[in-house]
This record gives sequence, C-alpha cells and structure tokens, in this order.
Amino acid sequence: MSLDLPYLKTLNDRQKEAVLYTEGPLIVLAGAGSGKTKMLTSRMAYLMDFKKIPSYNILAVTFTNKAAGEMKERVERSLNHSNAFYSLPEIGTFHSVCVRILRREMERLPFTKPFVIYDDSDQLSLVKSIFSRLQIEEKSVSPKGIQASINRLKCDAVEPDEVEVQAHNLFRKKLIEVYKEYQKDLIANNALDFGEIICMVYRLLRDHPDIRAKYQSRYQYIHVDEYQDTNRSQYLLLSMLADPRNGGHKNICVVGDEDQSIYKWRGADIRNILDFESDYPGSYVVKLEQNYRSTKNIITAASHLIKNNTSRKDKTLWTDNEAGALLIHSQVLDERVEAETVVADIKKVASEDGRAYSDFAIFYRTNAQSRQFEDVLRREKIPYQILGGLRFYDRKEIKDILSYFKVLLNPSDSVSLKRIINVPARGIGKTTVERLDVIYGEAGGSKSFFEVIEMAGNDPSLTSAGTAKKLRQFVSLIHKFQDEQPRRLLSELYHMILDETGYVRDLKQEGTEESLARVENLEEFDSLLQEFEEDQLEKLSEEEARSKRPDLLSIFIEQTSLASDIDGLDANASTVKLMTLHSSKGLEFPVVFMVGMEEGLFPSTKPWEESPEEDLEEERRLCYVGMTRARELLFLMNANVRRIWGQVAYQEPSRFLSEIPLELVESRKASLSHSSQFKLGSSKVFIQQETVRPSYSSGLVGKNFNHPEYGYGRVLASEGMGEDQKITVEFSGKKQRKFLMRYVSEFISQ
DNA sequence: TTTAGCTCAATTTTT
DNA sequence: TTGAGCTAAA
Repeated sequence: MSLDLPYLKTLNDRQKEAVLYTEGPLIVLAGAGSGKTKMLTSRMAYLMDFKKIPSYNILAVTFTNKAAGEMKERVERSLNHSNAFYSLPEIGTFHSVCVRILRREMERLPFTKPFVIYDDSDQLSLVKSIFSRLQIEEKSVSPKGIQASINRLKCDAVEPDEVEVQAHNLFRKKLIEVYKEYQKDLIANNALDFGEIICMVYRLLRDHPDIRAKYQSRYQYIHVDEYQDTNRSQYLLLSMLADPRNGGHKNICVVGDEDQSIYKWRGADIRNILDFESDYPGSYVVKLEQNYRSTKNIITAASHLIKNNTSRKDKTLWTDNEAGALLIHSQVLDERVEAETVVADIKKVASEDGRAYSDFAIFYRTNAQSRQFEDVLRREKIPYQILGGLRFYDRKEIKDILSYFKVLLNPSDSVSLKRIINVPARGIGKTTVERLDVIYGEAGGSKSFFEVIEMAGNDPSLTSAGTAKKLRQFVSLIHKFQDEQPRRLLSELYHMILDETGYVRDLKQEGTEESLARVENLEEFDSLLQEFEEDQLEKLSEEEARSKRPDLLSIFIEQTSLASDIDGLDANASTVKLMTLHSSKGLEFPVVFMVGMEEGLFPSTKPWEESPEEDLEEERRLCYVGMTRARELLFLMNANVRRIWGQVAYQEPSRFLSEIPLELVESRKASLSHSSQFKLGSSKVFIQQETVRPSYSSGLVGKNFNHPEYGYGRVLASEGMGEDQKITVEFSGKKQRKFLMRYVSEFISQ
C-alpha cells in the first residue's frame, strides 16, 4: 500500500498493517517499546483524516489519565499535518469514559443527585459502618477482607445474589450480607466506587437495549490499550459495545502484551487477551515485535528472562539498536550499602556521561524500600521525586477538606459527613455518631444521614441538650457553606471553610513538624484549586462562567477522585525518579536501577498463596516490565542482608538474576572479606568492588524442611555459598534456627 | 470527649 | 521498623 499520508510515513510495515486494518476485530500483540502508542494514534488520525470517520464515532480507552493525555496530544499532533480542522476522538480511562456515560444517563439511574466517587478508604469506612449496623464482630471477619472481596467480585461483575453460598462458609455468608447492604448504601449515599462505575455502565447497556444501541452507534471504532490488564467487568462492558452477538459493530482494536500483565491480583484476567481470537471470530492478529527503545543487550536479557514463563503467546522481541553496554549487577552487603551504591553510580554516570538526573530511575518491589534511597539522595543533595506511596489527594488534611466539598454537593454522603462531623473537634464524638447511626439505621433509608443529624438537633428526646446544640451548629455551618457555594469562587469557598472551621488555626497551634507540613499541603491545595479554576474559566465564556460556576465544584471533585499520582509525574523535571515496579509500566528511562533483587522480596513469595506457579510468573512479568523500561543502562542489585520489619534477614539473590545470560552481565560483587571497609554513611562503597562472575545457588527460600529433631519448618533465608552456605529455617511458633547447608541438605523437600 | 500508650499486622494498587 | 487502630485513663 503506498498511501502518502504524513502519519503513516514513519511506521514500520507491521504498524502500518494495524493502522490500515480498520474494519473488524483486530488484536495487536505489542511488545515493550514497539511503538504501540504511535500505532494507535496514527490509526485514529487515519480513521479521521483518510476514512472520514467523525471523531465522535471513535473511542480509545486507556488505564491511566497520563496515557490518555499523551494519546490525545499525539493524535492532535498527527492531525496537525493536515489542513482540515478536527475535534479529538473520545480518549479516556475506562473510569472517566464510564463516569461521563453515567452522568449523561442520569435519569435512568437510581441517583437523586450527582454522585460522588468513593476511594479505598471511603469504601472501608462504609464497610465498617455496615459492620456495626449489622452487628458483625470485626474479629470474626475483617472489614478489610470483606472490602477486598467485594472489590474482587465487582472486577468479575458478580452481584450479591450471584455469589455462591456454601452453608458452612461463615466468611462467604457475611460477605453476601455486607455486600448487599453495601450496594444499598452506595445508592443511598449517592455514591459509587471504582468497580461500580464499570459494572453500572455494563448493566445499563445490558438491560437497556435503547441505550446500548445508542452507544453502539456512537462508538463505532473502539481502541483498547493495555488489554492484558482488563478485568472481567471491563471485558463485558466492551462486549456490550462491540460484540456482534450483542448487536455490536465489531470494530474493536485491542492492544496488549501478555508479558506485561502484572495486575492479576487486582482482577485483571489474562484470558481476555489470550482468548480474544475465539471471542471475536475472524479477528486479525498483528504482532509488533521490533523494539525501538532499548539496546540489544537489554532486549536479549529481558527475552531470556520471560522465556521461563509458560503461559504466553509466541512472540519474540528484537531490535535494530546497537548492543550497548552490559547490564551491571552489584551484590552488596545490605540495604544501606545498596542505596549508597546506587547513588554513587548515579553521580558517576551523571558526570562521566553528562546525563541529567531526569535520566535516572530507581525501581523497587515495595514502597517501603524507598526510604534508604531517599535518605542518601537527600544527603547527597540530588533532587528526586517519589511516585506512589501516599497520593496527594489521600493525605488526611486534603481528604478532610474534600469531604467538606463533597458534603456541600451531596449531603447524602454519609461517609464524608462522618469524616468531618467532628473535624476539627467540635464536641460531636464517637458516642453521638453511633447514636446517629442507630437512628439512621432505624429510619431504614427513609432519611439521609444529614437529615438524621438535623432531626436529632431538633428533637430533645434523642440527645442531650448540649449535643443537640452542637449538632444544630454543625448543620447551620453546612447550610451556610451551601448557600455561599453557588456565588463563590472555589478558592473563596475553600478559605471560608478553613476560616469558619478553624482548621488551619488548630494545626498551627499544634505546631508540630507534622501539623506544619499539613498546613503546607493545604497551601499547595489552594494553588491547585486556583489553577484548576483559572483553567476551567478560560474555557468558558463569561456568561457561561456565571451560570456554570456551581458545576466547577463537581468537576473538581470528580477529577481529584479519578486522579492518580503517576499523572503528576513530570518526566522533564531534573530529578531522579523513584517508584515501584508496578508504577513503572508505560514509562521509560535511559538509566534504570532495579534494586532488592532477592528471593522472597522479588520474586515476592507468599507460600500460603494458592497458586505459587502463577504468582511466580506474574513476578517474572514484573521483572520483564522493569527491565524493558531501560533504554541504555540497566543496573541490577541485591543485598546479602536486609532488615525487614526490623528483623535482620539473610537474603538469597533473586532467581531472576540467574535467568539472565551471564555474558550479558558485568558483575560487581562487593568483596565481603573487606567488609570492614564498608563505611556506612560514606559513598566510597563503589570503589570497593571487584569484577567477578556471579554464582547463584538455586532457590531454597520457601522450601519445606523436615528436621528429625525440630520437626517441620520453612526455609526463610540463605546466606553464603558452597561449604559455608547457611540457611535460616522457621519452625512453628515463629522459632528460627540457622543450619549449615552441608549438614541439613537432606532435610529439604524438593 | 480526648489523648497517650499499647498491640498487631505488614506486597504490588492504572481508577 | 512503621503505622493504624484500639483501650484505658484524664
């Protein structure tokens, strides 16, 4: 095909094939760094510019706002080459697209007001209040466990009455009981959780043929990014739009890589990608196997690693890029030295190669590992940015103020109400809230929680006179804010809430380092709010601005509810980036450090998990994702000793290290015989390293152990090599004991 | 109602 | 080790 279109010129043959195949189901198996975003954006440009498909009929769903933003930008850029004017297709996350549908179809939904979105902690509060209402002991089943199970069921689009009941299973029974109540409460609170956003749209389309037809004809060309990470409910939702059996047009293009599926534990169903061809008969398959990102050495290493997985499609990543440097593996004494070594390496590479700090990223398996790196980076005055951990909008003070906002919009939101009813302290304590909860439960949904508060404030038989007065004061405070809201700027409203409640004053009075940090966060929130408002008002004409102002608050609340902090990542900021391997997906950096490559930590092992094989494969995919983020240099590290929860553990190198061909790795093993030269707190460690060939003992950690004297146990850690190899074994009652391998090897079960 | 001190648990977390 | 959440005392 020789179409001379600007956005096709830079594509390779496979990419072009995927772009031009616009009618019918298409699955693109896109390896890491193979230009799938480029393919997708070119495809949309081609649909609009050449096929003359209105942007209105094109949909693209991604998993992060960041990916959506990037995609919009690149579609726009592709279209700029042509002279015609185009509006952009609908590009968004599953959640934002679904929220828009729900807002549009409001009259078909059980909500009385615009809904709010509950995050994890809101959800947990709701579950806990249901526990107390149903008088379920938190000791018998944990609210967190129930919450997780509810979410899992929602991922699988299972409704309460579809949950299988086994008479003897107490947890399952309680789960159904709470789940039912939880669903009722969501509606009563005008609230939705993340899972429900998807499920509700799915049910809406499933149960209303007219709405389904409407969206089928609207979204005629559907694109799904990261298809390997879709869950059951997302799959069903897509089938409502695209599957011919439901009347769909089957123009669905899914892009994914089963080797990068790392969210199984969160409900992602790898079968969605593995079974696409049978789900959509006659689908066309395109493989993008050429990697444009990394050096040959990195690609070869990653390919060797991932070959150890069994459940994958046949796909071989290759690259035309040069061989590049060898991967560098360092084995270090402990997590402190690990951080010292990484930072020393960063400084060295930065100055020798003239690289900016923004070229570097450090990936770890768990957020808890970030501290060591922070400490050393701060001391060395190297600017850094941490992703993950606590989201800005999850901070206590920000959640508090957002709860005020939410209550103004939606007084039915009992979770937010309970959060702020005594924040700052105004003498409405636990006892009072519990009493209100009882009244609320007795009203059986006929009154919102806010109405219950109002009622209790005016009925002397319900509470003491003092409490009633405090309740009335609270109610009139909220009413006052509600009255002011329509004619105030968001930032004015915000300051009003802070002033009237004395929130900041109290924090300042407290005067601790922590409380002052909270004040700073609130100031940052203020500027965020102003920025948002300016942005929004710019988009509206003056007249609209006046009439639409009340909506700004709901738009803001919605955006913050659906924001993640990877969205805020400024790749250009001259900082070293720290993040978990999970959050690294979709990003790339010239220099990558993967740290803590130790058995038990990475791969993380949980011996009681039901399918250790599958879990291990997911860990391996995670490793693959991490490695393929690196463009030029890839450092791998493991420590011999690590303090985990205050306990010293002897760590064995990760099996993943031994799955990388030796000839691709330069190994710098810290010479343990000179361990006295390791000066903690200095950065001289790097010099103390000699180049040796790595030698790994095979994975013993996690193996079962049966000692004639001590009985059954499990291998916790292993240290040393050959004659000196020692293992730590945990017996029942958390008792630990060390053995020399050469004496006990026969007691390890294979 | 508040708060100080204690116990207990503890991956990953696109939205 | 850290932190969240709960109990006991002010």
